[in-house]
Amino acid sequence: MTTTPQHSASTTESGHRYTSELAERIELRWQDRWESEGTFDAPNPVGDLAEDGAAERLEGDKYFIMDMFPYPSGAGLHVGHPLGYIATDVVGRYRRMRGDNVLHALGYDAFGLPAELYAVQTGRHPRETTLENIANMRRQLRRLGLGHDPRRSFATIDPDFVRWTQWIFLQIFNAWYDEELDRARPISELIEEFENGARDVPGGAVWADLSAKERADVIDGYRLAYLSEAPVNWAPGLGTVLANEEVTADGRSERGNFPVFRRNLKQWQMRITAYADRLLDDLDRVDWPEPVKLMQRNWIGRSHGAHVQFEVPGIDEPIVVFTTRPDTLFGASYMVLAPEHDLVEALTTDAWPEGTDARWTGGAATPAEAIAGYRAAAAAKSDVERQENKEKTGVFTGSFAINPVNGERIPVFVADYVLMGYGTGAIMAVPGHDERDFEFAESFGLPTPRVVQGEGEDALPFTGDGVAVNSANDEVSLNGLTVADAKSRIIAWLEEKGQGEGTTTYRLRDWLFSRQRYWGEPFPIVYDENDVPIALPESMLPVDLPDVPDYSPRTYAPDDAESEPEPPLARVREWVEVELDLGDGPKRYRRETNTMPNWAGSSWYELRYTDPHNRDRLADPANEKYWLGPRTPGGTGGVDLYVGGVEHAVLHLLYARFWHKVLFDLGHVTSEEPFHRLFNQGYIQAYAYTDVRGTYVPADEVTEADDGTYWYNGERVEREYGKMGKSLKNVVTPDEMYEAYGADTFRVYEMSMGPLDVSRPWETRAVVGSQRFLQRVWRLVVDEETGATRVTDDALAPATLGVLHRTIDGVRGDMEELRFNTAIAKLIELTNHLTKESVTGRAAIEPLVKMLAPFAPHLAEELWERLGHTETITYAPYPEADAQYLVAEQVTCVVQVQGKVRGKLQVSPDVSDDELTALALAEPNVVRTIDGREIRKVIVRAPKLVNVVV
RNA sequence: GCCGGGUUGGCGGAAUGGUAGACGCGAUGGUCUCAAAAACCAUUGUCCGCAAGGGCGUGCGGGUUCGAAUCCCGCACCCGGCACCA
Repeated sequence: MTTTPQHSASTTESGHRYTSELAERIELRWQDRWESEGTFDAPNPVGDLAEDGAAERLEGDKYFIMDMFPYPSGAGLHVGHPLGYIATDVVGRYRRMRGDNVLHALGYDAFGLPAELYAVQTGRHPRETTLENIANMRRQLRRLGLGHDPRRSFATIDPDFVRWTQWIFLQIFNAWYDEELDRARPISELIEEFENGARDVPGGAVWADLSAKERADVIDGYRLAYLSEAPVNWAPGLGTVLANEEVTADGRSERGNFPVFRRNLKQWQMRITAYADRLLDDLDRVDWPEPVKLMQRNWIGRSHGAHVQFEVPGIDEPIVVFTTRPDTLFGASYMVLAPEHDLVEALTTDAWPEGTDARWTGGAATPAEAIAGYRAAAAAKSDVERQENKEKTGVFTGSFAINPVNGERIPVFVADYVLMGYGTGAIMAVPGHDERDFEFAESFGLPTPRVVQGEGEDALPFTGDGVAVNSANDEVSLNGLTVADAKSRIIAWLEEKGQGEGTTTYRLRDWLFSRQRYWGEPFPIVYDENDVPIALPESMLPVDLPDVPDYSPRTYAPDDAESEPEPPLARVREWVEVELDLGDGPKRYRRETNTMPNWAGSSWYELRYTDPHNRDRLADPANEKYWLGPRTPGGTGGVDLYVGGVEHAVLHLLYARFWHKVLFDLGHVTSEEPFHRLFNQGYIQAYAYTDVRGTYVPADEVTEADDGTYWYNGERVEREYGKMGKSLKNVVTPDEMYEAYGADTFRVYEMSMGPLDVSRPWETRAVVGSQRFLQRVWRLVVDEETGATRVTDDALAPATLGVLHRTIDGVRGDMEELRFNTAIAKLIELTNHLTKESVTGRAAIEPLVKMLAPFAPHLAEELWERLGHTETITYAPYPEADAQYLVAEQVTCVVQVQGKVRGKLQVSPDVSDDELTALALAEPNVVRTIDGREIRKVIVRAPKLVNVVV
């Protein structure tokens, strides 16, 4: 296989052929013109982007399209990157022709670790290299002819953008979640409620009696952004904590492959868990792919169940467990606490009780020794290591708890199959009806009573549906009840006895929001002499990053788990130590030295597109409402179409929804969701080839032999399929495509390769098909010999009218559904028809050019101009199908015998059933196939089908 | 292990209960040309047949239906997410 682009041999031919050179001249000319005329500028209702005379455009429909904005990598683009950008551009151009006011722009997600690491290597400031990368990317993308409003582009590192990212952080910091009203409210209202006694101070204290520090601590416990000591991923070799997504499955850092340890460190968290229910429930109100909704639902992981208290004689505090199966409470035969659970120490007895099973002791002489050993071993393991070994291990604490429903004494264990981070970190074990508990019980010789009986089932553990058995005490009986009924019965009983209550827990955890990095947004936070975090006033925003001597955090030996992170900013003393007047005179403060994670900017950027230059607000309410506000009663509002890869299904999309909802609660936006419709594009993949040593060889120099083997330099190589990447030596760049074919051909090819949501392999040699198509369209309008326009005002033949209007009808449907591959196929068919019939009538050519415009906009503009138009085709009305031409004069009717096609008839579309039956039964081949057999039934679906059953 | 998506010519794909393979690549033959490239025309699922026509065919096995790539049941394989979540 050769993937070297074929250069069109045009220099030797007349200058009127649509070659790559001509395409380039056309494309550059129109790109300049679009820019100078502001063709894609979208008017705003108010502010600096409002326009005189735009009232009409603002009154009609609006359409806000967004791409998941790119990270400006230094490597440049390959042909896979623009796929989504081309698709959204096609949609935007189509909507403009439909009369919508279209907002489409592209910003840059420019903070992040790669730029910082590059800065560490080169010593150059990441801002410098990042801005260079953005400039290079802008150049590559401009050459694609994307219809973006350039005035609305920004980068998340722009001080003006950072300012609002920090402003939003302050909004979140200064807000708390009111569970009763089920929305966030300003923290000032909480303080007011404490002051006037409308709300009880936690712990029963009197507000007025508390010191300033104590009050701050109480308030901080409510904030939606708060500091807490939390277990985080600490990579000493990198010198930074990492987000979960930056840690590989085997517990190492994605970058650098350093070991990662779980450490308790004081970090910023966002109280996203307060929004768990709304984030979950509002998924039903947005138009997203079902798999993405499901991933978010699973991630949030809401489960209904109960908290149940188990008393332990001699211990003040009961063990509280969470269970989703309170109906199996009578079957609880032991308990398990996570190794990190607070009560473990209190539960650990001095000596093994009389007759303790040898398997329970871990071979230790006393419970204290066994527990200490077990906890130490658990602590030394990473989460991943813990999960690797699925064999159940654990040790007995020496204590027994009392099962509240039957008073039975059940042993309490510590085992690492119970996780501290979920539920209460303690469980009641029901081995009869839980596979994990069953395994543990088997290893430790514990009883496995049955309390649920399924129909026709007799093996334990049984986790299916059934009715409760052996589940009664003097006061309550579950026997005979279904699982669901038994749950509500026992919860009612527990609540009555004060032994537990129905509850809901979530898998979702609060969002770790700080990083020990240089290249991120600084927090607008300082600490006073009591270490109380204090928000900087809006007037002090943005807090700029100081220049630092070294962009790298302090790094350690990769396995030095006990080392402490030291962010680069902490080393800039003159920046950290600052004197400010925050209302009570100039005082010394200490700045927060962590920075925000890469997700911050992308959590609200949809808002900034609507009002990108606003100095006073993150977006004027009128602009936000116009572009994002709900258009139907009860709607969520949000971006009309958001296109991007499925890899952001959970994190980015969840974070952005969370911030948007906080801003909604606080009255800053009218939309409840950031993205109303989401579409996941597929990826362009590529083949890569390795030689016998496993080294990648240049893919474009590999040839395929007739027997399907692959060869490079006379050596056999193996083919693999996957990503395009420098190290895989299989990168094809847009620049190569512009050079060899032009941007329009590249765009058409990418859109015609297959459905947008499916990944597919890149094949350079197939691009020529799209070029041939555009050349045929070109020839319909332009005489290649003379360059003259060939279009006439000739009337169209009936057959052409039919093809044309059926094409318009079909293409419109495809455009609405984003089926660009089939839309292009229909345009090719129309073009082939017009070519074959030598049609030159304007009435056929102009609709074709218009329908082509979203895909090949430069070519369409050029042809449109040659057809005599002086205005851009961008706002020319999209063709409409005339119903009278949609019905063909003759249709093909298929005649089947026993469901197999045996003949075809040309009939009028309004043929009657009887007529059609008669025609079908007279068809010679049908007669021969029936061969005199008795006709039992004739199914007629006039005018398309007749099926004869014999 | 659980959840989700997928499997159609040599290749990318089309068809969502009614002509399987639209459109494109590649391949083969032809026109033009001194020749080649480009362009254009024709053929191209597979097997049998001179042809007319017929058999087989949408991962595998079953079912529903006059009729199934499409709906249902079971299985295999590939891709993605989650993974001791109580």
